[in-house]
Amino acid sequence: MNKDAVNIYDIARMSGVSIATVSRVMNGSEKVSEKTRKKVMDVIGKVGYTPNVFAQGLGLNTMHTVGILVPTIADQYMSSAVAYLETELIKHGYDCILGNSGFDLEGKQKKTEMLLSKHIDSLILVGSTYAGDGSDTNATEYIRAAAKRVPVFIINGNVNGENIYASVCEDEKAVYEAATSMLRRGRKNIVFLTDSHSYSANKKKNGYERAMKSVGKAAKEAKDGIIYVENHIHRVRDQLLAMENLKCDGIIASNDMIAIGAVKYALAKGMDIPEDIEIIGYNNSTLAISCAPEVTSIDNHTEEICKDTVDRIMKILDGGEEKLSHKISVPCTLIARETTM
Amino acid sequence: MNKDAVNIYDIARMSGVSIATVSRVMNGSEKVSEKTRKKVMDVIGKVGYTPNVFAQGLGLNTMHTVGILVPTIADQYMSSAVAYLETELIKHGYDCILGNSGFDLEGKQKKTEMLLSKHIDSLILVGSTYAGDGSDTNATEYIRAAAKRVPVFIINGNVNGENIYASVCEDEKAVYEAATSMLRRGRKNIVFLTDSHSYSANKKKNGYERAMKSVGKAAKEAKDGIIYVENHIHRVRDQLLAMENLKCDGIIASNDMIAIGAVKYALAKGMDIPEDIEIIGYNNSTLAISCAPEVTSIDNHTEEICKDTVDRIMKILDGGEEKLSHKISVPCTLIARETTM
DNA sequence: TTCTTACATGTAAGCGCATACATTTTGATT
DNA sequence: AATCAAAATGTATGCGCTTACATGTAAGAA
Repeated sequence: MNKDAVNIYDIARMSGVSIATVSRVMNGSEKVSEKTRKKVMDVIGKVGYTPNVFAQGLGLNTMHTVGILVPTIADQYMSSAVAYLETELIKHGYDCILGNSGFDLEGKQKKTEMLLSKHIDSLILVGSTYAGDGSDTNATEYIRAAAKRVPVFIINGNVNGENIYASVCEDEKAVYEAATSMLRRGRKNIVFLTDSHSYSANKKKNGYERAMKSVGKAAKEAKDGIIYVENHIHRVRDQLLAMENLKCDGIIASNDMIAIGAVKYALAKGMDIPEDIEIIGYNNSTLAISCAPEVTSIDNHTEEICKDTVDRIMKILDGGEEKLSHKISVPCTLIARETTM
Repeated sequence: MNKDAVNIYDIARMSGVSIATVSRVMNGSEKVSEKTRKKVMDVIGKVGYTPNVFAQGLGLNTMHTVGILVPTIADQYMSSAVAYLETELIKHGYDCILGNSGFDLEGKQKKTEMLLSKHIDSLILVGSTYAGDGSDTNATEYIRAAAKRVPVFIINGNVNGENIYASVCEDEKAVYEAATSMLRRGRKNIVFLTDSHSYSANKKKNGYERAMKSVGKAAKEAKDGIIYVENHIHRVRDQLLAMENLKCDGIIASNDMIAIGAVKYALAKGMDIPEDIEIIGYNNSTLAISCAPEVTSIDNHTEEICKDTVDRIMKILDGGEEKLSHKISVPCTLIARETTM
């Protein structure tokens, strides 16, 4: 099927040199006279030679490729993260190969294996679902196994281990502060909505609980303020509507989708936003401004985290034996809009 | 870096057979006795052998991989399409490698080259920006060049050529019908909002113009109803607000993002939706239901198109010499919500 | 001029696999 | 037991490239 017949031997013959020389000019080796380099480049320019990556890979065992694993690319947060990562990796001459793992462990393991089998130079896991609940269960064993082969980077996740590096958002703090500011504005009944038990979701929950306790709520009461929902606008709305004794004047959601479900709930209840109820989302995605009223949201600086992650990958891949810290934190920023006072 | 030292020779030695036999059991060849197959499989199970894809690829010149090119993965439509494609390709044993081309020609060419250099078995271009305006300009020359190497499939685009296959939505018809239904409901001034000159955008414009002409509007008047905007909620809103003599009671947008911009405009103007103004979006994405009021949108059956595309790819890749039609059309469906009566 | 060096280029080995072809084994048939 | 076809297995080659090492060459030193 593939007909790029022209190989290094063709170029060598056509330019009257050996394949070693061709290889040298292709790889920018400095041990080539300017004259022959030009000669070879001319031929290449004429016939359009591209090295066969398989052959290169076979020898070098690398393809200048990094694998990116996401639970699902059909998600605002994931797809924008992938876009940032890709942009950045390209700058450094690396291509990326994408894996959609789904949320179940088997899918994650399988896709990790798939990516590794492509001889990626590094693996990036996007999203905290890859970090389990932060404890070292066997649910993250496959990550540690992968790290035996290539450096593994986790965006907003936290898995300990040799050769594993994490970039995390300061979610706990962000939610704590968001909740605290609501409390300061006199809100009495704040609930926290989430669809997940992931590492990141847990941090957010902790932030919420800490804020609640800080104003004297009992531990149980704080915990009861956490409501688990599905990650779907209408189902969030319906679930809240179905809760007859739900009485709240403040909602913090673990993502914007859920926050919008909350907005729909408030609207259906005939409440005024933000007078009767304040709502804060998370991720500061396009969804947040697509809603009316536009949703106040916590920005977790995805672009910055992605750039930073790629920088760190390059530090390792470029052979730098310089020790990298295994975990860096990036603060979040609250973007105030119409759903808060 | 990569330490998967165990290769086919190791397995052969450990199981007391030749590498040819190991290769045969790996590839499920039937010319292996049950006894030796089991013997080899046992060893493999024990030491965990995975064939080196480079070596495989070098010989076979294929890696069971298809390339997917999108202008940007950070877009609802693109990312969901990629998700569908990936899911479907996996089922057939193909992995996918993603390229983010950006919207400029150079990026498209470069990324196409990158994907081809990875020895993909087929190339999928997602989105009509790859089809230019439908005319055969040199802006699509690189696609025809790629098609000389592998079969190229375009999702919602239209480029003619050997080895190029397209799946298109019936956008013209969908917009025509949407506009016509608005007209039937007595709307007098309908405008069409778009951010693009792509093949798909042009079809939509044509549908709009045809509908306008069908109720006696002059060609010029129909054309003047087309307003070019940026693909950004707030900028759409602001641009419309800035048009002092804009007087319309119906808006059709070429995607949901723009439609929501229109909603924001109407809201800012204090209009009642849908009484004073009807708005229809396109793609039926999550954005459409995240807005309040929820936006009526045209669903272009992305999932169906993607599945269908993969089916056709497989027909070709599985060596079927069966002739495929170079273009198939899929109808769209209007999903009525709160922005239409 | 002759020897030395540094630099430029060429030669050949191997990376791990699939597979055409060669060889051996099996088992059925006589 | 002898024969032969079919089935199972092995041998050896090539896929296109990088690179250590070998060889060649030109410039400078003696």
